[in-house]
Order: sequence, then structure tokens, then C-alpha cells
Amino acid sequence: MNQANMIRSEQERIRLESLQQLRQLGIDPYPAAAYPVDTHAAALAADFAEDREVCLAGRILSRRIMGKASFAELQDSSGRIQIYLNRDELCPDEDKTQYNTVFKKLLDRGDVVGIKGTTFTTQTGEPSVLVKELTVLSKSIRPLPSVKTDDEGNVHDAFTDPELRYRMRYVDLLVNPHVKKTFEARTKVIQAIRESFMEKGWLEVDTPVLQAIPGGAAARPFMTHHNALDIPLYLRIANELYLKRLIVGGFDGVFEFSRNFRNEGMDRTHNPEFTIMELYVAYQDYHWMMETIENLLGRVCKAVHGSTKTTLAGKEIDFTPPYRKVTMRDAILEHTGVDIDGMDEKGLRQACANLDIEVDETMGKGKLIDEMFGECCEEHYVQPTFITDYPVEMSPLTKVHRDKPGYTERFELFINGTEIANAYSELNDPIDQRERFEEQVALSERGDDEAMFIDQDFLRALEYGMPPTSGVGIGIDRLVMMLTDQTSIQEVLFFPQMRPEVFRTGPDLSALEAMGVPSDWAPHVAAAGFDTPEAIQESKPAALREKLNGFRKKNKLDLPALQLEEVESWVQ
RNA sequence: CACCCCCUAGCUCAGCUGGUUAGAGCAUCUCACUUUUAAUGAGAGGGUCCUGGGUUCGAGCCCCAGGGGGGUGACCA
Repeated sequence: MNQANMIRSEQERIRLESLQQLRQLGIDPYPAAAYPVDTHAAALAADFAEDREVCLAGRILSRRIMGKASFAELQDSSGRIQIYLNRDELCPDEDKTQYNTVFKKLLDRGDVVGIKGTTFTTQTGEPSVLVKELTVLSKSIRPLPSVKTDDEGNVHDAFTDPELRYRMRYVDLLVNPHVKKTFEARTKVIQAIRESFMEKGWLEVDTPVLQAIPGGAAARPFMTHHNALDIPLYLRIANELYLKRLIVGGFDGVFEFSRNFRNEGMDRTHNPEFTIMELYVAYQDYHWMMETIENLLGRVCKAVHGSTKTTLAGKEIDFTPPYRKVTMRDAILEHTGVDIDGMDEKGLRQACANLDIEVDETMGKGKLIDEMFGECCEEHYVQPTFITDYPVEMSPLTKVHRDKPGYTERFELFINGTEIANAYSELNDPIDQRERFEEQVALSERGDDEAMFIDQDFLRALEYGMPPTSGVGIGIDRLVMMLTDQTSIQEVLFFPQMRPEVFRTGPDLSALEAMGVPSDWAPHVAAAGFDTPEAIQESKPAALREKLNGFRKKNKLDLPALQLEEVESWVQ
């Protein structure tokens, strides 16, 4: 798309014209030089003192022009502050161009400017900066949505269309301060986790995103191809097996904030790429991990809210340790009356049928139990609750329970009915692990397209000996949703996945000109509906001439009327 | 994948039973205004009514197909 055939709204054309006029005044609308900012809006407001010389930069969010004096709101990364521009303060000399022309005429809402001036308080008590020097730092040529807030705090004309907000997050962030808060909270969550782990001496690592075998979880992967090796590669669905290899390699604790990719449905809790923090610590078990997670989440909540409690969907969620612990068997027993202990596949299938849970033939024991829990139990766990001791069939990477046969040493943490973390005493018995993988293959052959692939190198690593280890994965996106009271994952991802946008371009005027249409006529010919060479060639010259001259008359174009021979020459 | 809803000016939205030249507020432009804060007053401009078909004398509105988005469900350890 080139400049010439971009469709511009009236407001955009006016701004482009202002940009040209700035250049004619010798003002570079996009200067290269650094600007010596020495303070920010929030810092100024926080301990406001009058008569301070300040230099700050930001975006003009609104302007209130009253002849020789004006107020504007300047927004920088920290917040907003009012600036006051007075013609004779800004232009003490004879030349009033900077105020009358540059500020009043050529600048707009959305432009980035730098100001130098002194702080003062207005008659109405608003902390402000009297501007002595104004520098254009970046001219905006698209109009910003005009969101306003009244005295009662009501927001008017808010920029709310989800599609526009997600596609143009930069605009969303500029005009919706609460959106920025959500993402700042996201960073606080990640930083609190990282700091907590680093204090313990655990190592933050990077492992492959491109994997020949997409292991560590059960999900449909994205596939790609490596040209030089001429092999298929997969985007990782999990990093678990790589972190365990590092434990085999002798690290005591490793963690990674892993961007995972799963080629499955999208909805308000699923995005094709999402972040899971995985942690593995040698010589620990899942009991220790529960305590670690409780303490971690208490700390994370405090980092975001200053307290270990938060509000989610109108309910108070208390992250103060310790958390309730319920075994999977007890959870199902409590909410369905069914005791899964010792039940075989047939019995489970019948139990599901009695509970009106849909099941199919591809489901094994593990999946049936998981269905019962998901359908009947999950929703009841609003306060942080560890669900422990999952059946062995649904946990192929987990060590079997030390004294409950048929179960594993695994827990998941549920908050507000949603799984937020998944942890094990990791299976380190290479023989057992190989058998579990083979069971997965059997499931796969039975039709379960989410059963795991076998990773031979991972098995080889286990055969060298992995110390007893406990590992956990925490869904970062969902954790952030809970801590920011958001119901959609799209609100905690800067750029959630969307269908690619189709950009409408204007007609290709050069193609029209190439067939003989004069350049001053070309845009009008296109506007009249003949925007491709084909459209012109399919027309009768006489009719075309008539239409275009009619268009000329209607729009009062300052061009000579077209002659028939001219139009005929295009059509040939 | 199924069902429901939405798509009209830069933004937020009206638009009746199908009927003149599609409206409002904010934004934009012009003019006035030296302490305003949803600034104010006067005036003006701005539209591919998501796209393509169809019905009709006439479609923003009705019908069909398509696109995009949202919600709910299914799916998702």
C-alpha cells in the first residue's frame, strides 16, 4: 500500500496538511534529538510544589482553547497532568506563531510534545504546568478516540469495541487507563514469581520452542518445517521434559516462563499461545510443593494488591496460606456420592451415565474420572484448594502414590472453579515411565488424539537417573485474570490472537494512469466507480464520458470536461 | 463446530410498520474568548449504513449468501 492510494478520512487529511505546514514553518514534526525529560506527571502530582522548573513530555489528550490562553491534558507513561499555555508566556517576543499557529492550529489531540515550564496551581486548585517552551516530538495523523470523564467519574464515549481494542491495543492503552493497570499487574505477577525463585537460588532457563517431538502434555501442536534439515518441527505444547533433562543434568532448581502453543479452540480462557511457568526442584515431593505454591501465591497477590486477598467476580478470594486439601476421590465422593476407589472402567462408565455425563468409547479410566471431576466438582472450589492424588491413568508423568495404589502424587490448584496449577512428585523411574508412555500410545491407537508422543531421548535421560523431583506448572494468564478480576484471557494478553485484518486499500491510480487517464482525473475516475482498468475497459466510451462529465459537474471539479476521443483512447 | 447477538461519521450510539436529501453527542474545521477541566457561545463540513446478490415503485431496515467480532455451549488434563 503506498501513500497515494490510502483511504484517508477528513480528519486524517487535515492532520496531514497540518504536518506539511509544520514543515513549512521549519518545524520537524518527527525530530531525531533526545528530549531532556526530567520528571513525570505522576511524580509531579504526588508531591506537588509550585514554582518548580520542569521538563516533561507526553501526548496531548485534550485541549481547552480560550483565545490567548489554553489548557491541555498531557499524558505520559505515569499518568496525566494539566498544562497551561498562555500566548504571551509562550511567546514573549513579537512573534506569536508558536502559540497562535503551532499550538492552536497545527497541533491536535494525540500529538506528542515536550514542554518546559513552571509548576503552579490554578484558581480551581488544579496542579498545572505553565508552559514556557513547547516542542513538537511526534505528529499524530490519526484521530484518537475522545474518551471523557465527567465530575462524577462517568466515562463518556469510551473506546469499548473489543475488536478495535484488541486489534489496536496501542490505542486501547492510551485512552483506557484501567487496561494499562491490568498489564502492569501482569508484570508484577511475573516479577514476584521470578524474584521469589531467584532468592531461593533456582535457575531461570530457556529451552527449545521448536521441538521434534511435542512432549510434556497432551494437546494438538502447531507444525512447521525446517528447510535445512528437511524435517517437521512442532511448536512446543509444554517444556516439562526439557526442564527434567536439566534436573538430570545436575541443577537443583530450574524454572522457565514458557510460551506454549496449542492448536485448539479459542475462547475467553484459551489463546493459541499462552504462558505457563514451570518449576522443577530436586529432592522435593508434592507436599513440599503445595507449601511452596501457597507461599508463592500469597506473595504474588500481595505484590499486586498489597494484601493476600483480592476480589474476583464479586467474591473475595483469600490467598493467605494454608489452602484446603481434598483428594480427587473425596471430591468426587462429596459431590456425586460415587466412590471411584477400586472401580474398573465399566463401573466408571456406568457411574458417568448415571450422572448424565457424556462419554465415548475412546475414553479410558483416567479420562472418565476426569470427566466426573470436571462436570460435578470443579465449580465448587472457589477459594484456593489443592485437589490431590489423581488416578494413575490420567497422569503419565507422575510418580505413583507412596501408599495408595492406583493413585499418583499429583495435585492441581483450583481457584474460582478453574485450574491454575498442576504439580507432581515427578516420575523418575525410567521403566515405569516407558510403560506409561506405551499406555498413552495404546490410548492414541484407540482414537484419543491428545495422548502423548513417546520421547526416547527423555527416557534415555531418565535412565541416567533423575533425582526425586517435584515440579509444577502455573498458568500465568489465568493467574493474572484472577488477580485482575478479568473474565477473558484477551484482557491479559497484549495482542490476543485474531483473524488477520483485511486492509482496504484505495484504487491503484497508477494503473489507471498507465492506460492514459490523466493524473488529475484519475482519483475522480476511481471515485466515480471506475477504479480498475477492467472497469474502464468494460465500459462504452460514450457512456463513460457522459458519466464522468456528470460526476465533474456534480462535484464541481475544476477540470476541463472530457472529450470523447480522450475517453476512447483509454478504452483501447 | 452449534446456537444467539452485533457491525450506521474519527469515537459512543439513535434510526419507528420499508417511504423526502440517514441523525445526535463528542471529535474535526471557521469565528469569538487570558485560569479552564465532559470549558463555553455561534456557524460549517464529514457516510462504501461490513460485502455481494435478491424482493420492491422504493432497502440502513425484509430475504439469501459471505466476512468480521462478541456471548453461550461443545471442545480443551
